[in-house]
Amino acid sequence: MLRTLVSQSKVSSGEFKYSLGTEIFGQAEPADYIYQVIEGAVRSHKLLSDGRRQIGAFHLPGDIFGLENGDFHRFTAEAIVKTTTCVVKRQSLEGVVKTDPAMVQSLLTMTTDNLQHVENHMLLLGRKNSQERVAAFLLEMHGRLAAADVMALPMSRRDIADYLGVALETVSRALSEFQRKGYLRFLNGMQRQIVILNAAGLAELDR
Amino acid sequence: MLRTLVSQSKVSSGEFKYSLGTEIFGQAEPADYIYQVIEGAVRSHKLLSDGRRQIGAFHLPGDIFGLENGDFHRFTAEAIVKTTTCVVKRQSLEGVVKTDPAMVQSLLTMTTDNLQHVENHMLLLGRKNSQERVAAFLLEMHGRLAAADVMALPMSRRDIADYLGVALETVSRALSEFQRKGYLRFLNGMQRQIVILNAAGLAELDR
DNA sequence: CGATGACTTGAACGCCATCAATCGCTGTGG
DNA sequence: CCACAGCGATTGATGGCGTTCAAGTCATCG
Repeated sequence: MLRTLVSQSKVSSGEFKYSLGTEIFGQAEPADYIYQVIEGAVRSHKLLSDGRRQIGAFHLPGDIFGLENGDFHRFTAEAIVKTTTCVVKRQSLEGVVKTDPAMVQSLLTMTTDNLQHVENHMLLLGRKNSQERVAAFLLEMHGRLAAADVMALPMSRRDIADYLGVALETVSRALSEFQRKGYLRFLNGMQRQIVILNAAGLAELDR
Repeated sequence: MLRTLVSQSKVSSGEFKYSLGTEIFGQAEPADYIYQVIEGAVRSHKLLSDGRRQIGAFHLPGDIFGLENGDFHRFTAEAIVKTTTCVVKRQSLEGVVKTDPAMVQSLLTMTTDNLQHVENHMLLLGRKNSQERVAAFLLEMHGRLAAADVMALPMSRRDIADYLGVALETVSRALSEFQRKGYLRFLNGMQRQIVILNAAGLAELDR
């Protein structure tokens, strides 16, 4: 979609590369650019003063992030792995927006998609138990990055934990339990290469 | 803001009244109308199959709700008390939206405000303990409906609990604790009439 | 090899949920 | 006017789920 924006509007754009763990932008920083993941993965998070962290979303290839309506970023974004992004100057969008209603429509759609995801995540964080959370996570990722039924998770157990609002040990225990139940298996001991064997079983846990 | 929309665009609109506990619209129903609270209060929630409930937002006078980009509502909305709403047919907006970029901008702003609230709530649900949650709730409501320093909460302890992702007893205990600490007091035994005595104390608990 | 970091697994604790009793206010009917 | 049912809220007791602390495993890399 950003590509569409870019091509439609001839806004100034470029590519940027980030290595593992690098900050792309920080919370409350001026939102001068918006981003699209070309390759790699990004996490967006908020922090409490004592370091507790809540990851709001993972951004995978194709996803747009850093799109704010206000002037400042509301999350900190970091590359989880070696990541390439497409970057668009925000200002260059603003002129276009004033004259092109279809463009604003696109922004609105993107924002609404965002909203929908976050609303569902709120239900998970407020009301689901740990197994349901991990099952929901697996199904989400399964839908988003399964290449030939093998998921190559870019994020650590800690990242998953901070996304799901639980301790990292809890994530680990749930995954082991799912393996015992035959819902999934790890690809020859690679702890981030997961094959889903029984999506229905996970879905039953989740709903 | 809806008023602005209405007056700007001469879209068809009307008023509706709902009594305590009535459903205004249900999740997954066609989103034919959008609403603004004139008087009263509304809660929006999602349900899990076994009845666990997560309230996503409380809508107070002036607030707009039920604004969807897709064709279906993503929450169920119910009147918490006797409530009057201003209603606008969604279709009548759509024509306007195509021609008037400022109008789409307004919708985008509203959606973004929504998003911001939900993002902050995600941090609360994922990472805050029970006292922090209740403190945050009190401060939010204090900012939104304090008339002369007295809050008249329209919602029950159960509603608050389902908003904060805790048990209703936990809400009750936290409020009692805050009272003991001198952070608040109840107006002559009215359990929903709260006076905040030490907002700074609550804020310290929250951050 | 030894060191480091990610992950798993075990044990114990603690926060909060659950269950249950009680209080207090409201409204209804005798 | 009082008795009583009904509902929301508070408070207490108990238990469980998930956190925390700690040890151990495994892969990677110097």
